[in-house]
Amino acid sequence: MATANIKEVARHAGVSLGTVSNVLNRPDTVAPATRQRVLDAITTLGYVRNDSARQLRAGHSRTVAIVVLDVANPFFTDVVRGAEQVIEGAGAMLVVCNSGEDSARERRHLELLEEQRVRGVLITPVDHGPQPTLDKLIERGIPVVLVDRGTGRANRCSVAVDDVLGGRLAMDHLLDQGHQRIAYLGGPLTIAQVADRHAGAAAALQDRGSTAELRVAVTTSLTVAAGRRAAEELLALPVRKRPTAVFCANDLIALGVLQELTARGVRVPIDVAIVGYDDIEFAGAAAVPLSSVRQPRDQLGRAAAELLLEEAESGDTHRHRHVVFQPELVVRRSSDQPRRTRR
Amino acid sequence: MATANIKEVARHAGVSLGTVSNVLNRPDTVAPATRQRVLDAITTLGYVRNDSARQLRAGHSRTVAIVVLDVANPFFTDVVRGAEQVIEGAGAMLVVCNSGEDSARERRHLELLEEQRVRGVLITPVDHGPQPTLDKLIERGIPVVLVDRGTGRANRCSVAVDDVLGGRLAMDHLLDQGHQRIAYLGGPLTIAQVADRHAGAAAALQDRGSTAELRVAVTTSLTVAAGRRAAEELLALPVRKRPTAVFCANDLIALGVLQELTARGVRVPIDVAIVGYDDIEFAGAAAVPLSSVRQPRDQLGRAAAELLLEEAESGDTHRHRHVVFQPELVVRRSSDQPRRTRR
DNA sequence: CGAACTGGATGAAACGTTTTAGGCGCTATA
DNA sequence: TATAGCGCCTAAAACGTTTCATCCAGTTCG
Repeated sequence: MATANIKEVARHAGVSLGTVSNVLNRPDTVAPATRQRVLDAITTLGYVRNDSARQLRAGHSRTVAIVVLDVANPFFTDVVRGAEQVIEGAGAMLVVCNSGEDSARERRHLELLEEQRVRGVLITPVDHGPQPTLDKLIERGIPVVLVDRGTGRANRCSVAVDDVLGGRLAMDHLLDQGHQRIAYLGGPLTIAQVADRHAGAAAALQDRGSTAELRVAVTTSLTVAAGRRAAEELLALPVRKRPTAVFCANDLIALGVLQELTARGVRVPIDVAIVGYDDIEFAGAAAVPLSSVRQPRDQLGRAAAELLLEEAESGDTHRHRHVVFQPELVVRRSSDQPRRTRR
Repeated sequence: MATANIKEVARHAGVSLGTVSNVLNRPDTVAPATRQRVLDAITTLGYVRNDSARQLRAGHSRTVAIVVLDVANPFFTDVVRGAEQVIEGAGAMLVVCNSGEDSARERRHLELLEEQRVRGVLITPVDHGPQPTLDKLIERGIPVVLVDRGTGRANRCSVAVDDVLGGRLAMDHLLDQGHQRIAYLGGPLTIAQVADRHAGAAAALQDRGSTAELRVAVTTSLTVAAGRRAAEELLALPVRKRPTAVFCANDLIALGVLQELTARGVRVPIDVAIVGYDDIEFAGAAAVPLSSVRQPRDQLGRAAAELLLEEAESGDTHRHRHVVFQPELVVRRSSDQPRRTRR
């Protein structure tokens, strides 16, 4: 019961404590006969390694953490699964932490992870301002890889999808369809992805010298409920001023908008076209199949995990890298309805 | 850089090592002046507690793990969020592990968690047979709470939703609508929820003495893709034999079925009615809003976490409890189309 | 005035590993 | 016959905490 330790195993097998450790860590350096005796002792005593002691000695743990904005968001769950493959393949363990888009919770998590001396951290930070807690991790030598964020930082690796390009793709498409009043829905704007996608949309407008209008409606979060509320606000506008197309910062918002519009008798895409972002699994299954900007989600997770492991192993010789993936627009029915342009 | 430890803090503050520990753990037992000196030393040195050492001494960690069947399944993400609230409220940390419905991965995770001497484990086991790895955890004194599974076991707590009742609700509804050929879609049947929901459906049939036929189509997993494949198989049947209603073991399968049927020109609910299970957020937003059996997901997570903490604290005096929640049928358009019964 | 407390601090032991320097008995080499 | 090398094993140090028994200097009390 009182959890057998390595010493008891040693006594039971009639060897020294160091030998048991060798059986565990370098089996080939110990003679087959003794090795077997030790292994038998291990099973009869039900010995299980104590990872705390191991870590204490090693100076760091074998777990890698990923801190996501929202565990319930299909975008992140796919990123997690991608990262998981790589991390578990390397014999380590991935733990998932949820910041819930709350920087206080994010900070608490990072502090805990620092206390645990984790092997590394994959994170999509809540804010894109300075990151004192994150910098502290890096100073302490814990590798950090930014996921889907912060291609600019010099002291850490990052993987990202070009969100500005994604915004452009969506906007170009809507302009091609002849829309003149377009709304961008998303928030909070402190989330970098939200800001970048908007920037791309605005850039597309500018590049074309288009006369179309791009209105921004800021939501409090990136959820279905937030999308529904945003749609309500749009519907409060007089029809003449109401946008004929909305570009949403993610698919959850887009689904919320779709739900609310449909419920209020507004036809999609005839009255209002919708383009989402992320192309989550449910996008194609929605009431009106949703156009969306697709990101290579699991590749994102995999690439992040690979960069992290590389940095964790190579140590000082490591050069930080920034991997950028290209998004791709998937047009479905929700935006497939050209307008006659009146100018 | 080389991570300051408690001893350096002590030296820097001109006190003994034990005093620093007291400042950290029992601040009120040390005189205000010294306390302040120590705190100053801590901040100037950038000292961060080493959790491995702490754990080693304490004998167990302050993290609780939850092992789910699928991180990407909205059912589990909601359970996780419920558990998170309680665990973090208690100052501990919740880590999420993904078994991916693979018992080998589940075992690997449990072994790792045992090595880490976690404070407790919330788990939805892949199989409902004997659980040697889980039993080993319990013998070692690590509390285990079964989530949504195994109300029968005497040596552990559990929380669950009455899946048999859920199956009954769905089936009764479909029978009320006059369906005579009904299919149950789900799998693998080794997953207890899948089996129980089926049992409930079968029981409803029997209790009514109905002549309706209940056919089972086993899927390989509980995902959208699996649902799509299952729908293909249904469509391969001649129309006269084809079920007029399908009851799916979860909403992901139901969404897959809906997608595939719609794509193949089969009308829902006119040609085929669908009832799902879980009532995930996307159920109401689907192409045809999905009827579904709703479970109190975050309550499930919260209750599980509370039972766990209770057991972890009260130790031997703890009596295992089994909390059962009642599910509830939400009827939407996907099954809202009565048949004229031909008998 | 001695005894009994008290608040505050100390020193050392213990937690369970991993690792490193070295020891011992052999065999192969010069 | 030294010597070097090798295979196998051991002993001890170190990792950074927490805790417990103790101690010390005041203070209060009889």
